[in-house]
This record gives sequence, structure tokens and C-alpha cells, in this order.
Amino acid sequence: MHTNAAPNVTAAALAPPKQGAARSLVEAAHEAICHEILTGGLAPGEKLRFEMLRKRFGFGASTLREALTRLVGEALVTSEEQKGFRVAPVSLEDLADLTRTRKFIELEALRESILNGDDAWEGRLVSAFHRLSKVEAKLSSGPELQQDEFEHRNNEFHYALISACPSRWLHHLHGILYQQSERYRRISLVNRVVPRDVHAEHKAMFEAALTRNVELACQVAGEHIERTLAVMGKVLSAGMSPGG
Amino acid sequence: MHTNAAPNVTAAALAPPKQGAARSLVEAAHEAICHEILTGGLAPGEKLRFEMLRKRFGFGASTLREALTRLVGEALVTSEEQKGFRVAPVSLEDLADLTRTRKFIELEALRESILNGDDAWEGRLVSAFHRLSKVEAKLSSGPELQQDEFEHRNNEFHYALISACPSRWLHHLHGILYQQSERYRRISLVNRVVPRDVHAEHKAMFEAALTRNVELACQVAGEHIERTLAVMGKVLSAGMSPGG
DNA sequence: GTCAACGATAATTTCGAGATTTTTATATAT
DNA sequence: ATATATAAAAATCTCGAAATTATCGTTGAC
Repeated sequence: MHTNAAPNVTAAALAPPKQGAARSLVEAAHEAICHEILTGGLAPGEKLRFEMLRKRFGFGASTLREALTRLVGEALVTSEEQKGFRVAPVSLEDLADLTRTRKFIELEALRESILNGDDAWEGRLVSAFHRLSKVEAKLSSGPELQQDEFEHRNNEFHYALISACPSRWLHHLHGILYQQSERYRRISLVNRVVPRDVHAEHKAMFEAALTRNVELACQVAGEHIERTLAVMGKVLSAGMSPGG
Repeated sequence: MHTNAAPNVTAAALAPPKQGAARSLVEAAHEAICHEILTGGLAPGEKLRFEMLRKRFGFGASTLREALTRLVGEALVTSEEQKGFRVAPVSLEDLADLTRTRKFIELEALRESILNGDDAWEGRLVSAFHRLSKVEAKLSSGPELQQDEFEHRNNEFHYALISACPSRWLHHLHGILYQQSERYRRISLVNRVVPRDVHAEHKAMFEAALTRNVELACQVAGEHIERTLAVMGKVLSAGMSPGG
């Protein structure tokens, strides 16, 4: 019965155990919905009805339910008892608070990372910076296609910076905040604007970290975060004024 | 069919919409399992089989699954694809990292709370301190019975201290860390030891906050957290040495 | 005697349907 | 005309069973 009624099962099950790919359907559903929320395919505040999600993604009710529950834990989705799920709303106030808090956490992690970084950390940092620089150069020519790839390498670079921080909990908290920030960043990028020289900012962070200049690195990284807030705030306020 | 097979449904459904009580079964299951983990009824590292949970709590598979997924988000439970759920393990290393991180977050929240606190905040603080003092006095006579009540009022007092901090995200992160700490605290309390004068520490925090002495409040609160770590660490290392 | 392959058992994961609650539309009374 | 109560409709919540996957004991070969 299941084999015929739900081709997804066999499709996912027969797929080779490829690393990085989703092994369970819940994970696949989580990844798919998460990506849609981050990229704006599911709008902030939108109601998430199961019938709609069923047709759109092809998963069963329980599977979708668990995926949504995961997303609630990541604060990308809100739930109200007996009233279903919604995409978490966005607001200027939340963006400001989020950015402030992320700066607080990320700078502390950066400090500890620089102080604890070994040769392997330097290697990861050099590699990540190189990869990011390559995609940044390509981005100016064809910005549409490499959006996901840029986000991915940007994530890798920022993670490499703090990867030598020994605190598991600081990493955990930072991960939550960083994902939230990524959402706002992508919202502001689809309404593409702002020819900012992010490469220069990344380069400054990279060099300060590699020379173990803690204060300079924190200052530059802090300014980087603040500048991102300023840009996103401008886009967000412009995009939200017609809607309310 | 469901009505006869699962009396829980009607029992929970027919219950009046009492505030504070669980409205949905998922919430009830989450609360029940969470309490069992916090109080040690489910031991750290223990495997959480559905058959066992079914008999113990009387919920269906999907309901339990969603409750466990919630707990994974709160880091009280771990999950491995296709291998089920386990109660999150505890360790001295994790306790040290957790305490350090919680101190970092909590002191910042305390600072902002004192700087932003209004009359209503002072009122909440005075009330919470009074309630905590009353149960602390009773605790020395009959320590067994009022354990849960003490934890509840202790939570309320510590929350009242930072309740005027305006950052939603700081509160969110602190909530995660505080719940984790509560788990360690209760583990160390079942192996009851240490006649520490916690009331004096609470009183010092209370007075420093009320007089708006930020530096003193942070110093006292920091020492309070560190001292709790020292006690818990001692108990935990003693309790874990036979097991490995 | 040790290791690998095989098979039976147990556990997890997923689905669709039934039960309950919320929401919306309608009709009636004030 | 507004508001309230009732009823139909839609959506959520929960459960038990089916299917997939992992685990463990056994047998056979080297």
C-alpha cells in the first residue's frame, strides 16, 4: 500500500546513503521547508496549512508536523495550540534585537577563537576566505545564479572565523542567531540593492584574525554586522511600508 | 473508536481550559517527559523507546514523537536518524561550558534589566524575593516535600531579576541555558548535600539590584553562578566515578 | 578459534483515517 | 442594523497499523 500510495518513501529509501543528503523524510521535509522560508518562497506570517504543504512537498501529515515542530525550535515557525503553524513574522524591531544579540555572541566567540586557534584553524580560515573571494568575484557579473553558492561560502567563512572557539554552547546559540540573520539577509537580497564592498570587509576581518589582533578583529566584525543591519533595515522598512 | 481506545483524548479534551495546564496532548506529553528528565526519572543517556513511553505515559506514537522532537530543540533529548531518541547525556565538561555561557548571557541580561527597570519591575522583584524567602525558610525543616515548589520560586526570582531586560532574543537564549542548568541543579539536589547559605546569596543579589548597583549585582550574581557550578561539579564527579 | 555472511527479531519511521476543535456562514431576535 | 446563537465546513490533532531499517544471535567457512 505504502509503496504505491507514496512514491517518496521508496525514492528516499532507495537513494544511496549519500552524505549531506537527507536520510529520513522528516529531515528532507525540514530541509525543504527551511529553504523555502529562508529564500522567501514561504512569506513571513503566512499560514502553513497541511493540505497546501502536502501538495507542495508530497509528505504525509505526521512527517510535516514533525518538520514544523523542528522549525518552531529554530524560531523559523510559530505555533499556536489548536490553531496551526505560521511562518515566523519579521519586523524591524526583531531585526535590531537579533543583530544586537548576535553581535554580542559572535564577538565573544571570535575572541575565544582567535585566542585558541591552532594551525588547523588558520588553514580552514585561509581556505574559506579563498573560496569566498572566488565566488564574490563572480557575483558581480552574474548575481542571479550563484546566490545560494554565495550564501553557502559566506556561511563557511563566518563559521571558520569562530571555529576555534572551544565552547559548544556558544556555537549552539550562535547557530540559532546566525540562521535567523541569514533569513533577513536573503530577504534584503531578493530586493537587490546596495553595491557595498563586502569583499573589503571580509578581507579586513580575515587579516585581523590571522594576525591574532583580537581587538581589531572584533571592531571590524562588529562594524560588519552593524553595516549589514543598516542595509537590511533600510530594505525591510521600504518593503514593509506598503503592507503595513 | 478513539473515545474508547484512548481515554486520554477525552480526558484532556473535556478538561476546562484551565490556564497553565496543557491543552493539547503533545504539550502534555512534552511537559510530562520534560519533568521526568529534569527530576531524574529518566536518566541521562537512557534510550527512549516508544513502547516504554507508551506504557509509561499513555500517548500515541506520533504524539510522543512530536514531544520528543520539541525536547531535541531544547537540547534535553538527542536524536540519531533511524536510531531513535535518547536522554541528553551530562558531563562535567558540558556543565562547565554551560555555566560559563549562562553567566555570560545572564549577567548581560541583568545589566540591561537594572538599567531599564521601572516601578513594575521593582514590584515583581520584591514579590518574587519574598515568596522565595518564605519557601527557603520552610525548606530547612522538611526538604523533601517542597522541592518542586522551591525550584518554581527560585525560577521566578531569577527571572524577575532580568525581566526588565528589553531584548527578546537574550531572554530566549537565557531560557534555554537556564533550563539546562536546572537539570544539573536537580541532579545534584537528589544526592542532597551542601548546607550552603543560598538565602544570603539571594538577598545580596536582591539588594544590589534594587539599589541599581549594576557592578555589584553582576559580581554577586556571577559568584552565585560560579558557586553553584562548584557544588554541582563536586556532586556530579562523585556520582559519575563508579559508572565511568 | 575467529571472522563474515545470513536470517530472525525488534525498533523506528511513515502514512491515512477518525475524532476534536476552530472558523465561517446563516438565521433570528432585539 | 447589530448582535447572538446555531449549524455547516474546514483545519488541526491523535491514533494504530504498515513499511523500512537496525540489531542481535546463529551458522558456516577459512
